[in-house]
Amino acid sequence: MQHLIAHINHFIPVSDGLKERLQDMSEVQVLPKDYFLYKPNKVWRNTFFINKGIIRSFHLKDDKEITDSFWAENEWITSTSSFLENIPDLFYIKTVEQCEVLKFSLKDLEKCLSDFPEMERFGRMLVSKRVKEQSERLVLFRSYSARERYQFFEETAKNKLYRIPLGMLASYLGMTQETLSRIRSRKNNTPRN
Amino acid sequence: MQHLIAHINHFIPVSDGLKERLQDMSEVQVLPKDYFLYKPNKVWRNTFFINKGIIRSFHLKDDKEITDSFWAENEWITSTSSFLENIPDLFYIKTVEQCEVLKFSLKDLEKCLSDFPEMERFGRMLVSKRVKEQSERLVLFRSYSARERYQFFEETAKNKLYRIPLGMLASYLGMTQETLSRIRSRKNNTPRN
DNA sequence: GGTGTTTTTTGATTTAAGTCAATTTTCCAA
DNA sequence: TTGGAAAATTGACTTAAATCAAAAAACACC
Repeated sequence: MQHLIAHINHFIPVSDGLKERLQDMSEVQVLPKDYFLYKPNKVWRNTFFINKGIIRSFHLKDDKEITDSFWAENEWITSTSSFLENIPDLFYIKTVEQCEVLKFSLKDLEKCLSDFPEMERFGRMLVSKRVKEQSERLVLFRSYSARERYQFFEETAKNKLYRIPLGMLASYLGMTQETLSRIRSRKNNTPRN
Repeated sequence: MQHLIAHINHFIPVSDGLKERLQDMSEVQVLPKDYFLYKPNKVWRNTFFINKGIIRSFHLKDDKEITDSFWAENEWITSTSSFLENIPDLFYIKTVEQCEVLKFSLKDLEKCLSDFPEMERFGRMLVSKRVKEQSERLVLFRSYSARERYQFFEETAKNKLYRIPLGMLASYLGMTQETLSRIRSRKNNTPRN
């Protein structure tokens, strides 16, 4: 719980009343490895804060799973589009390892938003953070090589780097797992400089 | 003006009061070709609705302009991140051709949001639309070829297709202009099927 | 603790797209 | 209307990353 408070506090001040409400609203759950939190075209009823573990979302292309994002400790799983519009999404959300999460029902969360207007601000900031990450990622894919994309991930997601199976990371970075493997063991790298 | 009303009406019902307010708030401007609406690190004071013309945003990489997005008739220029967070952005916004726009100051717009709460909903829907487009684009870059990306643009942005100089479109689609040129004149295409 | 399965690594080859360079076409402005 | 610059096309060549295939390593579970 203190993780969540610290997380929100990073964006907005958290009053005691809000703290209490968050406590009342949330439910701690332990999820096994490879557990689905969401499947396509379902109504999105809950949202999660991760205390421990890694979770990813992915979509299918030619029957292969293409990872869209990863979340780890102290991150909030926002289903961007359905959060904003309440339209079902097309992807899956699944645990990568065993996880401990805080579960919130969207219904409770909405009530919380109206009772504690400062939370509106928090919500907007979360979405905004996500939009920024997406733009960044878009630039990365348009103008950078496979190696550069990996290096960016290496620098910005140290906590996830070695906990994610190769294939999942490769699809997230937009390359095959063979390429990612070679990048890691710099074999195909004319040593620079 | 009726274009704007129709546009908003597509998302939420527009009352007469709101209609009037939008009229009062906005200012029609004609902008010449190659006119800057925004430069990096400025404070974003205005936002625009396009009556006529095409506008694009871009960033620089190795001194080359990489297009991030295009907007045309009946589209609203949302600076996603600074709209949400009021932090300066890193890109440029510039007209591609001569344009006629409706200009709104953010200050007025905010006041409008508080006087007409239904506009909040409209704002969220705009952001949400943008988030969706971005995710779509991200999938496109990760899992599709240059030709497929072009074809997607061809299908979804007919109104822009032949009004945008080759180089700008190429950078938007994440390829060189030579490649785009070859795709258009299917020279390198082993005719399929 | 071995045995089978999944994941990762490595190698050889192909291919899509980039680069560099030369024309050709288009667009203006004098 | 014409000459000069910018934009687009085309060609030859290179390269990054994909594909296909096999071997090695890591992991899971009787």
